[in-house]
Amino acid sequence: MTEVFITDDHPIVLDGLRNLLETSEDILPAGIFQNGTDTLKALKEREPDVLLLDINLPDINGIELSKQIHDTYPELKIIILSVHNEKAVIRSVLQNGVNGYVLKNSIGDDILEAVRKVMDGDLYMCRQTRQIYESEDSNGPDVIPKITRREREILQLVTEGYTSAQIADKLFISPYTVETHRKNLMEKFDVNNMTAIIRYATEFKLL
Amino acid sequence: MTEVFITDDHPIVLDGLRNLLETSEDILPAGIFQNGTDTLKALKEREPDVLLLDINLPDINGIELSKQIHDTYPELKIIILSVHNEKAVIRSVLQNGVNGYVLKNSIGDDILEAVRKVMDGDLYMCRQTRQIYESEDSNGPDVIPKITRREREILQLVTEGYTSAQIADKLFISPYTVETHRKNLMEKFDVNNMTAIIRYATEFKLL
DNA sequence: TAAAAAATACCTGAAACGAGGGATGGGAAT
DNA sequence: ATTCCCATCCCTCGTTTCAGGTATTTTTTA
Repeated sequence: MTEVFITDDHPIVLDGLRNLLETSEDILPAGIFQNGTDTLKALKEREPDVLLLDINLPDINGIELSKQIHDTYPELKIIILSVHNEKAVIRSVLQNGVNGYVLKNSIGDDILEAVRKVMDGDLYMCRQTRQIYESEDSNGPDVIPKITRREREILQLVTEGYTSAQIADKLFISPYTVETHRKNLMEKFDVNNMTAIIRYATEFKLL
Repeated sequence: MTEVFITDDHPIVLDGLRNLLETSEDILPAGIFQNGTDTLKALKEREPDVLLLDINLPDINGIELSKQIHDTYPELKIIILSVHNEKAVIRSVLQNGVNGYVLKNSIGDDILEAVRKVMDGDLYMCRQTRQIYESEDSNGPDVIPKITRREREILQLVTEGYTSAQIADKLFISPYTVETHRKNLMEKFDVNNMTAIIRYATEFKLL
């Protein structure tokens, strides 16, 4: 019997998933959580075989969380269940050691299959995820760039429409420093103006 | 018996909702759809009492769709069930004649109550929605600005990082014209640079 | 505690953007 | 038939951003 933890912030989704898993003979919903903190707490008590994890959680970003959990519990199979169909998101979580990625518009069977496949030691992606993952073309970063605390702060303020001078005032630093952070951000995102970054930052919920 | 149509692009959510409605004596899930087109088609055949509608649909934007449906079937009660917790989104759909707004992180009881309340002729909002709706402070537009086809096109290209000159080249128009569109966009969103717009446009999925 | 990463600051010149105008023609709706 | 909206184009000037560096001081992390 495969024991599964489920973490998603929408009660209706949790209901749907619990029902789904209960219909199968070999899979048991062993824990249901609505945020990252509760999930981490429960893992300290008891380690299931599989964790079905959403990315948009109220407290911790699911991408970070997947890395953290994988590092602490390397035996635990993690399957991401998310609406995020951006290549950078998919590649980022897979780099974090995740074992499966299923888009939320998938049917229930895909989720059951994902659980079984990762228990066999395979990497599972639903069809659409695989397509996106393999697509070479595309614009935008291949993975989500890692940005520092200060960079996130500057990005936040740029997104709110503040100029470098205004940001410098707010943070009590030199405008030159703000400019440097901007330049570093543009380099990390591989673009040549801030407008192009904001789209990704909002899309990836980096702010 | 209250007949309910449900439209949401996630099968798992649909399952959860169907189960939820079936637990109640007085509410009947009468139709389940994964996109706007199917919903419109079904409405031509048969009109339920209530439509539970998601905003993020693959084919038609739920905000537009709610307006269209309300105009055609004014008797039909529409309840929006969405992750969008932005004031501008809530106010926009309510202006479209929607009868209820429930956030997706609500519990099942909230949804059942929403159905019953709107059948009584009341406007229903879950607690969190009401809070956001009533919040006077806040930054950002109160409703989602209506932008023209051309403006959307320019906004799209700005978001992708193109300069005005590059956009002018692409669209075979004068850079002056591009500048004019930018200015009109900034006026509509009530901001003074494009960066501030992109955040909303991405958040509201205007692109 | 040594090395790496992050945050800070400075300089210059070119390119792009924003604020503030005015103006015209075409098409849709009333 | 006329008004309104949309898309188009033009001009100027000041501000802001971007690209190209270099360099020092804190923090973190290994």
